[in-house]
Amino acid sequence: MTTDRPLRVLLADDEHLIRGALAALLALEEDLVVVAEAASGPEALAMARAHRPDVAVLDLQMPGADGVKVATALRAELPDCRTMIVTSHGRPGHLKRALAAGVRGFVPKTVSARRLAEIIRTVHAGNRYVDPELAADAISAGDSPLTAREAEVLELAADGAPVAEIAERASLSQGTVRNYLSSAASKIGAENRHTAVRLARERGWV
Amino acid sequence: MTTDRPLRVLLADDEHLIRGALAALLALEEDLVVVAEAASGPEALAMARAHRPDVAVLDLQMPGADGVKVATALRAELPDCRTMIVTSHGRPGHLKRALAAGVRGFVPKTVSARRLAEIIRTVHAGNRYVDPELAADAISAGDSPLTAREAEVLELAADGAPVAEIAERASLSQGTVRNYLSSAASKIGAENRHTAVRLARERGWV
DNA sequence: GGCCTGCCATGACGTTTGTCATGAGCAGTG
DNA sequence: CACTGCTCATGACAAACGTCATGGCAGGCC
Repeated sequence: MTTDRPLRVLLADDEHLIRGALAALLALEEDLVVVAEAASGPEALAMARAHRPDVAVLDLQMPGADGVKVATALRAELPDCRTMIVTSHGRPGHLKRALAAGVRGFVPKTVSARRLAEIIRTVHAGNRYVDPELAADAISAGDSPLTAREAEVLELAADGAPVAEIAERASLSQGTVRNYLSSAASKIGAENRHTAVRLARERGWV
Repeated sequence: MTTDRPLRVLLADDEHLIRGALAALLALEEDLVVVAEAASGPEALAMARAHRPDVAVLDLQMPGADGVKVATALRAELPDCRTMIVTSHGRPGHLKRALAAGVRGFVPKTVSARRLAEIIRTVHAGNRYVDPELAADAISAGDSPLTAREAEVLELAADGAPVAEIAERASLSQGTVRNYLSSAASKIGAENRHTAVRLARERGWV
């Protein structure tokens, strides 16, 4: 384990308080150096392009583009840059999306800074790290039983829109939309589509 | 401004990463000292009883009891302890609840640590501080136009329950429930009760 | 090639809604 | 006291919704 070259980190979090504090704490680690900070998704991308960090630590919820979107873009633009997600609310679905996007680390904000530094090193070494508790949640939540279209229609129904509007936005007939919503709700075990939306959200299926 | 006696601060946040980082940053301020940390509502209360801080900095969302509940309890038990809320997602309703509970500071986590330290001093001096943007949101959201029963029924409708169930839980007839939901939705300006629930939540009316 | 599954649609049916009119009891206010 | 607003209820009607049966059409698999 040579420490000849410091590990360059990009920090992206819209909460200034946390980002600053985090940067200060990570600076205490000998082998880590925070080369850039960002407060939004697009800014994170721009910073990554400019500074080419070894590891990008991304908050899940950021204005502009969320952590997973940023990770996807980074994977395409800077394949050498490892990405990891830090989040407050670890929903199973987020974890899945993140792993699919090539994210190599997924940790809740309940870990300590020291532990985070360790995980950053782990990720940089090419390994993966997923918080055990979040992983357990994801496994217990299981895979989505919904087909692609069911999930799509359910998502459009998320804000309480009437069937007519969903049909228009999905370019489907109203009858088809009703059928999809019906089958989605029965698969999920919900009485109606609204509770179906809620449950699907909780389980990370939308 | 004499610095004879340091300002004793209690820090409560369930996210270890943030709490630790925050403690480190606040420790840099000459006149502040973090005398206790807590990761949950009940723990925050216990710590406050034990250490009697001058100012309690509380996260809004914590397991056990949220920041506002803790502030309410502190107000009763330790009237000399000023309380302030720090939050990621500043909903207008939270602000109102907080102020009603006697909280003297309400800031989003997007502020810098230095700014937070200033606000802690402001609050300790007996003044109030509310983030201007959150205040503007709260004002623009206005007061709830809903009557007590309308709000109650709307809340019961929050999880997508059918009218029959709401009627039973509220001990009302189904027709009455429909009427209340209808009037609530029209007051809010929503197409149906589900969007009404969503909007009311956003504005802090439920 | 058959078979299955997912995708899309239509039509029909009964149920659940949203909406409106209407009314009665009951508080608080000018 | 009259007035207003909230509460609760009923009945009725149209619209929206959930469910089912049915069918065509694509793609993957034995």
